[in-house]
Amino acid sequence: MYRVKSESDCEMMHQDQMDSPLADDGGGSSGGSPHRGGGPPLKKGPWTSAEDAILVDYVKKHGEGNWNAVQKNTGLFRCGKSCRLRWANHLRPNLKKGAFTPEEERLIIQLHSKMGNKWARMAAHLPGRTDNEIKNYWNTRIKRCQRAGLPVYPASVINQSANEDQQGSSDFNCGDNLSNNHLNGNGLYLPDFTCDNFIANSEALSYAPQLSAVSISNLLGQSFASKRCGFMDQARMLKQSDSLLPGLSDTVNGAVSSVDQFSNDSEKLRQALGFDYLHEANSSSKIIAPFGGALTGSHAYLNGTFSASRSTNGPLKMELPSLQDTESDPNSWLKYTVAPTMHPTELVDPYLQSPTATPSAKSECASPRNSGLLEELLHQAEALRSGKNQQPSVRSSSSSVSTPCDTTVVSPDFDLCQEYWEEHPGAMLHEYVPFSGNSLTESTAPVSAASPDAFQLSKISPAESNSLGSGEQAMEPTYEPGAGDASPRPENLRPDAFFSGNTADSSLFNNAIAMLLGNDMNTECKPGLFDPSSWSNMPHAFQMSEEFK
DNA sequence: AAGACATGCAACCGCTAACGG
DNA sequence: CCCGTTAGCGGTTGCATGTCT
Repeated sequence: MYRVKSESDCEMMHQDQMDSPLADDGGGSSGGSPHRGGGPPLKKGPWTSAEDAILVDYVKKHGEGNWNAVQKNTGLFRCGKSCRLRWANHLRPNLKKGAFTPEEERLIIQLHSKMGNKWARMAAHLPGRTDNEIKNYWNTRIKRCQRAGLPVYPASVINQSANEDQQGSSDFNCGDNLSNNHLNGNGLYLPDFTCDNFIANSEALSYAPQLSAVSISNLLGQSFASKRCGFMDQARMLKQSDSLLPGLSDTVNGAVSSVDQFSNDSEKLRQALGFDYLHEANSSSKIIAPFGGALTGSHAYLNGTFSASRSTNGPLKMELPSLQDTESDPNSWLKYTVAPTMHPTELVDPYLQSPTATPSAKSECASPRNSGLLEELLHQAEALRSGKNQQPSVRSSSSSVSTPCDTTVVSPDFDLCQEYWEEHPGAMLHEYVPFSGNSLTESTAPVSAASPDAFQLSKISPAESNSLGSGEQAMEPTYEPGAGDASPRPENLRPDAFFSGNTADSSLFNNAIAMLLGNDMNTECKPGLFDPSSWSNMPHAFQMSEEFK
């Protein structure tokens, strides 16, 4: 680190600075490639007290701004960018130093639940704190939560957010920017469900668990979920491409036609899955997400700030997806994927805050130690570890009943997944993690849609659907499944739904998809969301679907 | 005590919006 | 409208330090 690069951002140094003793002091490396234009390289690395003094003195005299002038007017061999950062993060007055107070921590958590990774905006709410501090804090928190197997958002924050949002129904309006931010910033991939095809979505999605929990959606779904890249459109395209790739269209045809069966077949799915939580006594209030959670270790990746460049134990190319695309409408997805009693924030990530309760979770809820502050994470983790073995697994806890406390932190999903993890230590993380990928950042709305959260949604009766708030009702889908069109609205179908059972030759299909869609999606959709190479590296996408049969 | 490993933090990097000529 | 500059933001990196074995 602290390498010297050409530093295109920084201006060239003036010749009269060449002899400055500041140019080469301190611990940071200053040698290396010559700076653009032949001048001496600007210094990088840690600031020295001498440099700090110069910068402080300059700002006192000239005020903030015009940072490039700092270098020109002082002997400082730092680019303006570096000066600004140093001033903002360390030298400016009224900066708070030291650890965050519990109050600050709570505020950060709360702000992040609303803003996502908008560090600067969050910093504006924390006087004396810098965006960098907050960012580092959050990253640390993510890591700790990951290690501890705890959600990033404590129940208290979730509940508070829920209360706030209930008061402000505008958060649920389609196209609401705040809500976009809210979720996008979390790295949540929010599929592009439109308001008018909710029922179609739910019908289609209700089959999702039957399919690979990760499967194709991890690879394609991000793109397919987009309005601009409706999967069915792609499928049609594939069908039309028969001349190009004989055999492929058969696969697609079979897959597409199979979708039509989905709307009549949820019971079969339920039986196949062995999850009977769908028809719990008070199903409207119970969302159990046996696969909606994440595995141990996956969570950190779900929270938006993990490096996308670092390997995440899998071939998936992690990119910031369309979640930052304001054209996508997470709110509509939110609204219709949320069970009536759920708050959208609870869906940010079933692992972040599972709506599902477990005995331990309930006790956790009642515990004073549920603030989610960093110092408490260790305690929670310990509690979780110690209590894990006593908890009924999700497989046997399908009758768990949701309570107000169920906006809890500990999800049975975790247990289930962890059990699986322990049983299949060699399994690739992203293969079985619905919310795999950088969470939400990189991830997988379609996968989330595949989760029984969405599944559950499909089981919401009309009456239950009507129980949605008036704001939601205003967004009542106009699409009527019974109006002669039993097929789910094509553009919202999960791609893996099509491929679950008709992909005997996955390699052919992989290649075809990559060939046919890669370019197209690169041009029409967000670039980088689809990595054909990932596809071919994901044989388990097909294998998993077999497991659910 | 020493090496390995994990963690936190400061700084850098790339990108982009805003602005002015 | 285009282009260059500047400021700012969010993501990433790697050193310094702490902890573990």
